[in-house]
Amino acid sequence: MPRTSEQLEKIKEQTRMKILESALELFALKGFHGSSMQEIAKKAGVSKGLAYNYFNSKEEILKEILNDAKKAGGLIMTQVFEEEDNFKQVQLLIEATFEHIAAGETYWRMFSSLMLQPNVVESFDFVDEFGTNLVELTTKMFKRMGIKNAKTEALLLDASIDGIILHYLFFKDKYPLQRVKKELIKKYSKEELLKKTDQ
Amino acid sequence: MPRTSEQLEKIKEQTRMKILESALELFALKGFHGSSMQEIAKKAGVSKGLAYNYFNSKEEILKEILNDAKKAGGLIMTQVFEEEDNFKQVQLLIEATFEHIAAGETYWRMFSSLMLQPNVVESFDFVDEFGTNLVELTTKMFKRMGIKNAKTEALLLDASIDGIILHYLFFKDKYPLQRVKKELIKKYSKEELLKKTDQ
Amino acid sequence: MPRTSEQLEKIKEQTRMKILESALELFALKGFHGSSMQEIAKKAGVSKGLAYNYFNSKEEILKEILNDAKKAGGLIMTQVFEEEDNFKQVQLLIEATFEHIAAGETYWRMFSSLMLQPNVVESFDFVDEFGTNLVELTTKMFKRMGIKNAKTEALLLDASIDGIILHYLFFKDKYPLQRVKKELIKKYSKEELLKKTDQ
Amino acid sequence: MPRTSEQLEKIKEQTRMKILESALELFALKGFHGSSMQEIAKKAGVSKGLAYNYFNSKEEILKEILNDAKKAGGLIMTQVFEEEDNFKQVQLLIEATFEHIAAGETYWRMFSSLMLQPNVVESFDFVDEFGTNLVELTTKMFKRMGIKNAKTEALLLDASIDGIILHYLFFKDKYPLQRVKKELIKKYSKEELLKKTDQ
DNA sequence: AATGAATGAGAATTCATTCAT
DNA sequence: TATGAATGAATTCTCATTCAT
Repeated sequence: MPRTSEQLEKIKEQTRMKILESALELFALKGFHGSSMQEIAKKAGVSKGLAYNYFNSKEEILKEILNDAKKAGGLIMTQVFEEEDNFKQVQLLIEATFEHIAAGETYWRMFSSLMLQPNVVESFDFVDEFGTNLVELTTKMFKRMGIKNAKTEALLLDASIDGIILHYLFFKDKYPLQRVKKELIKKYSKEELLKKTDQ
Repeated sequence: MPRTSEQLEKIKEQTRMKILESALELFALKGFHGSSMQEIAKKAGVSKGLAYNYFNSKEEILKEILNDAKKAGGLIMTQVFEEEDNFKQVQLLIEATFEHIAAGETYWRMFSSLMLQPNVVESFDFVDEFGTNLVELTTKMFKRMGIKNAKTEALLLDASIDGIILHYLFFKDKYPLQRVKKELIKKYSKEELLKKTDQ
Repeated sequence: MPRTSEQLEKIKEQTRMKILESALELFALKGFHGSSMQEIAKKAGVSKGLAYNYFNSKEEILKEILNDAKKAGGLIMTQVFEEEDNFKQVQLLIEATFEHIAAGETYWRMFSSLMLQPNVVESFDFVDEFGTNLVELTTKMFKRMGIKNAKTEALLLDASIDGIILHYLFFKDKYPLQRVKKELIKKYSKEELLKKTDQ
Repeated sequence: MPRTSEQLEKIKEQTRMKILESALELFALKGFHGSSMQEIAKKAGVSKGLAYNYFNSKEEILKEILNDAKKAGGLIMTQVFEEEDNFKQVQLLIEATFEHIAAGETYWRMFSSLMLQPNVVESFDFVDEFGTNLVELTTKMFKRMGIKNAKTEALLLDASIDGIILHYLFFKDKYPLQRVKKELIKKYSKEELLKKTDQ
């Protein structure tokens, strides 16, 4: 009789996640081509062969990582934009983004590298799918607040956020993330934002 | 013979540069491990063997790229900090950085990836060498101006600059670099900066 | 319980045949090493594990195919040589062979390939076991008819038969098997054969 | 300075041929999938890596073998059909074919297997390209002679030739190739052929 | 009896590097 | 100085076979 237990499904999902996590970590630190399936499997505690039972190729592992993350990423933005008060929304956006990054630091490391090196894997197209969304949402937010030059302000805010994250990823513990975050939040407080409106 | 040997030197230097440039471009787009010596040599229009006459290994090519760039990088900062007027210095810093990046876009692409993926090449340590400098200089500048919380302000400015660059590298032609740059300069104009001083 | 176990035997035999047939088809079209147990099991509608319950190895599957076929092959020749009239026997031989091949086309495809590539599987020795038989039987037949040079004539007839089959296997529907067969039968009619006797 | 000597070209061609010959021999005896690049390279006395300098893949080696052979095959038929006397032409055809096969026995072994197992390598299409030619030419020859049913007679002759070759490849030294060949030639002598004409 | 997860050896292919010329 | 033939280790991926359930 075949193994029917629901446990089996659970174990399979666990193994799958183990492989994905190991791959992510290695991709993040050594790059896609710098990480071998051997290493990935070993780190995940499985055999090379088994890794190929779960994924058809190294590239597919990368795609799955990006897929899984996209799902997770969508949720956060939804939460932020549920907040009704525009000014609180800005605060929330900043807070949530930093929390999100702290939680998925490894992912952002890998993702940023891939965005920077568009040809690491032929025929992957993140750029258009991603990123533009956030700017658009921030712009709308600023427009509702009556801020002049909303688009540019949005670009600047988003760039600042990503710049801080970048520096954090560069310098890790040496970077005073909390302090800079607070400063940013202060800069985008209701009081400061109102100064940018038409009156 | 001096004439001949002089020309020879020139040609040698040209070949060296050709190899470095080809490598840089490939490293930037496909990553270090994603680019082969074959490709590098071909792109440079030389044979694999000749490339090895100029550099002992692929890793050495990378090191040379980083070295050459460090030299160039130093110069710019010197120019900026020769300016006596502190407020003009800020403007200059922003302007110069963006110009610098535009000129060496490929380099920054590669460099950022390497900073993000610290284990791409074992035993490379950029992080400490680089980056901290700029923040320190900016902090000093802000202190001289009497700005409160100079260090944090410096971190924020540098993060914003790098964030903008990052977005530019991500989105290239779709990114309104000039517009954002102008906005940033405005935000750090004498007028705005004075508001941040103790009075 | 006898009823149940009887049915069980039937099912077992059916599964066994399903696996053998699937393997045969794949071996015939893609070769022994070009066909995987995975494929064989899938085509047979069973799991890899079950296939290994029936056969100890891929090689054993091949051996079983050859075994089963040898049994079937023996029968035909027996029928042919039961015919008492020598001249009718020739006709029967030709007819039966072609029918046999048409029925087991896939098998012949695989078998011929194996004969041609004697090292596909180490330590298999078909050649001697097979083939010589038919020639010997045909030779005897011709001798009984009083045909001069019976052995050579036998070799030629058998070669012609196998050549036709070969071409049929090569060209399939494009090959006018029936027409060629009829011509061959005519060439080996009583009338023609008598011309080859000593008188 | 690069190696310019014509010798280099010679050596390259020799190495290329060495690899092709080794591959052919292995493909013939063990099949395409049964022969590894490792083995091929070793047999050719070169490293695996070098074999890949000469050919992009194992499949390409096979294609080159077939290509080279097609060129050689064309020549023979040309010679045969240069003969003006139709009856001599038949004799020549038989003689030439057997000589050709004896010379390239290994090749025919491999080629026949590939024809029999059409899916060994996806997307190869020998069948249509090859084989039909010979039949057409033989048919024309017979028509010029005024032989009734020329097409069928041609098919039969060609099948007989290929059948003899097949048996020779099966049984090698045990097969009395010369004797059977002579008998075939006798069967297609001018005298016998004339009996098949309308008069 | 039946499944398919798991393994590990081995296959195809790539690539940094060396070397004869 | 310049070439690219040559190597061998490492890499991606496959597959026969085993095994827990």
